[in-house]
Amino acid sequence: MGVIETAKTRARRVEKVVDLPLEQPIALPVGRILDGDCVEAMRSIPSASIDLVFADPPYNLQLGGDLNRPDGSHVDAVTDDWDKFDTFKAYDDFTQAWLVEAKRILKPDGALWVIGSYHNIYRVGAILQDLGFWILNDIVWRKSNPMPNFRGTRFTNAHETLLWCSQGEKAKYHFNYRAMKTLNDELQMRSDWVLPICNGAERLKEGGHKVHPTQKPESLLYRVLLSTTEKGDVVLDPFFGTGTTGAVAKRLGRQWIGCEREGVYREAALKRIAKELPLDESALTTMQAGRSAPKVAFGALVENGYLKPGTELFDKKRRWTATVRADGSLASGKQTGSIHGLGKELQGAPSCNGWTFWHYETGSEVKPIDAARQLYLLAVED
Amino acid sequence: MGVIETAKTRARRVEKVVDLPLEQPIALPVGRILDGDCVEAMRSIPSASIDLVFADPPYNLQLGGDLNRPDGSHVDAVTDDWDKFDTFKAYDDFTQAWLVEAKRILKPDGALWVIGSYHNIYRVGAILQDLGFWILNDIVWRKSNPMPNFRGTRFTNAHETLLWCSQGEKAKYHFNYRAMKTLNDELQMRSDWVLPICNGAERLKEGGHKVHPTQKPESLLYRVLLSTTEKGDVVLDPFFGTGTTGAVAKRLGRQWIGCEREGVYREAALKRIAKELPLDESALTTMQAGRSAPKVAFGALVENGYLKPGTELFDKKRRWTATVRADGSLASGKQTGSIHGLGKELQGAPSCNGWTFWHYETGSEVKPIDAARQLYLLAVED
DNA sequence: CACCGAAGTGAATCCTGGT
DNA sequence: GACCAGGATTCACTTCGGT
Repeated sequence: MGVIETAKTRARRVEKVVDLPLEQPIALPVGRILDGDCVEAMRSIPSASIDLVFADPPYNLQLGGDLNRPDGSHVDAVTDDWDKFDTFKAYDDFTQAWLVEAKRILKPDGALWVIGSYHNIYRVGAILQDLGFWILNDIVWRKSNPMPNFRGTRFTNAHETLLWCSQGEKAKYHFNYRAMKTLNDELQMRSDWVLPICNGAERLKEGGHKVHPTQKPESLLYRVLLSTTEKGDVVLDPFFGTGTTGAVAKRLGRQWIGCEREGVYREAALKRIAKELPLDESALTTMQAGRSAPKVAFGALVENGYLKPGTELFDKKRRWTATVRADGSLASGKQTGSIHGLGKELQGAPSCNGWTFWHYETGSEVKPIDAARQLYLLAVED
Repeated sequence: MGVIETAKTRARRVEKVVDLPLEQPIALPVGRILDGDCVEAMRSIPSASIDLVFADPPYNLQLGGDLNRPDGSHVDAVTDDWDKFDTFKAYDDFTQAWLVEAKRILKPDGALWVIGSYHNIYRVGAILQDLGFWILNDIVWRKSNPMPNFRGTRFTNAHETLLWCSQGEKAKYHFNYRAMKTLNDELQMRSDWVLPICNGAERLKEGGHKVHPTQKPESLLYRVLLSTTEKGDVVLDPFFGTGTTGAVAKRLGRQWIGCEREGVYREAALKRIAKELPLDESALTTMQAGRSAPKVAFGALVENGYLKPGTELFDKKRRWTATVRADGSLASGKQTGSIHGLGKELQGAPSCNGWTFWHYETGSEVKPIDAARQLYLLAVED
């Protein structure tokens, strides 16, 4: 799983596609945002060179007139030209074009993620099946705080759909089952993910206005990348926008490539990603299959940024310390485990409540990690 | 577009249907299960005669399920080239065939529901859009007790998807907004429904084995029928199975028609539905009356003494005042208008809900005039 | 600084009937 | 079909200003 391709082997394969001198390996434009149309941009990428494509294409919302809230205020809708298509046929052609390129550049064991709403996801899903992609799961992002239906005419549109696909029915793919289970309170991660929409400090703004109308939450990308890529993998996002994929990829030690036509988005993305710090080695190590694992939804705190991977935890008297890892497990020297299990091990105690045992520093204060859980529960509890 | 909810429009719609038999008798096979292929069966149904189609089509093609092409020829996994293209092609043809008939038999303001999983729902969704159906919502049935993924190779497949569609972009449709809001603890019903799968006493069994492999829970149909049909409406289910649609329809005072080719299922369904008792008139009426708020003219409150002509109204911050006039209009200085219109004018807002904007004093309390409407509604219902 | 209330906002296919 | 007027409609969260 997750074998990283060497530049040498990549070059050998690429050479047949792109007519280049034998000795000159093609360098993937890793850590760069390619300008222009994503189909054109992807054509410059060698075949079978990408581990994961994550795509957030235009949804083709087909909105009508203005919409006001009951209090009379105006809803700031997606009116950008990039979301306008004349017909379903036009949208289908566009979709097929980028999916064909995505399929070509993916490694045989690579995977595709696409996110969409009911406006477009059925068309995308049918087309990618036609192209031979094999749907592994459809994932529902259940928004904890969606916009209501102001006119009372339909059900609140409270979710979006993600499709996770392999290259074909028999194709291999990567799935970090253990990390997902750890992240989900020792229960199998389900196909419905409850996550808040992107707002607050995470939302990129310029002069008080959102830079991109549809910025995705980092927690969503966090789960996507953690579940289906390995450290060092190359992730390409054909609709990079303000670079959520790049930011989370960098944080998680994945390599990234973006495609984006709009200069404003490109600039915002580069600035954003530059600020991002990769997690260190120990934080990135996730639970491997078969090991003991946390028994609580501590992972949700990590995923949602309440406690960052790499954070140092310690008991009240600072006799022991441990590091938070990306999947919500803890590491202390060579010992690893859940917040409860590791606390128990270190103390040689029959049991340990990790929530009250482990502390962290926030500002000048020292708090039990239970404080972070309380914050999280306040925000997410439904 | 077009949500229809008032008793007035409802009556008008029924009138037209009731008129039909006078000129051109139609005998809808209400309360019956039509034998044979559903496309053939639907051909016997008059055009524009059905209020709702609920469909739970098969999607087990790749597991060897049998299927006939629209022309009647049998798709054989052995003799046909059973590659993916053929599989999808055959399924698409089948899907298109039944959707075409469903569209024909639906009234102009009728609606379609389809349920499926990621194996088939993307194909179904794209095809129904191509046929002109307009997706109003996609609904996620989030299973509270799904089957785990035993091999740990993917996310637990914990949901199914329903599509709710009108006849077209401009078509009218029915949505019992109030009923759904009431059902959801006075919050808008969302597009994700958490419901348990069908098991226990509800699950039909014969000799210890389940009669149908994919029997849907009655709670699911309950919500579908309550949200998008009215009492007396005709609901057709082309893949009737063991008759969950019929059972719930009968209970809710809706008429039903089924199509089912398997004799075993037909028998089980008839037996099941026979046992079902319709809710009595008062239970049904009470349920609807409490949940669908009839439109109240502000004038009716004045007329009935709930607000006397001459009463001073004002907004919450008392920036504006207005006087109630005998005909239910308001006057503020030289400006006059309806409760909504005057509120809108004074604020210079694009719209205004007069019911919550205007307040009045009663005793020592200040209340929105909506409070008076509620009192009026309580009195009128009894 | 804490607390409280008001204001703002998010991928939204968001009204109906009569002239 | 365009236009107009009457009428009905919101949830969870963040930020900001006042006390």
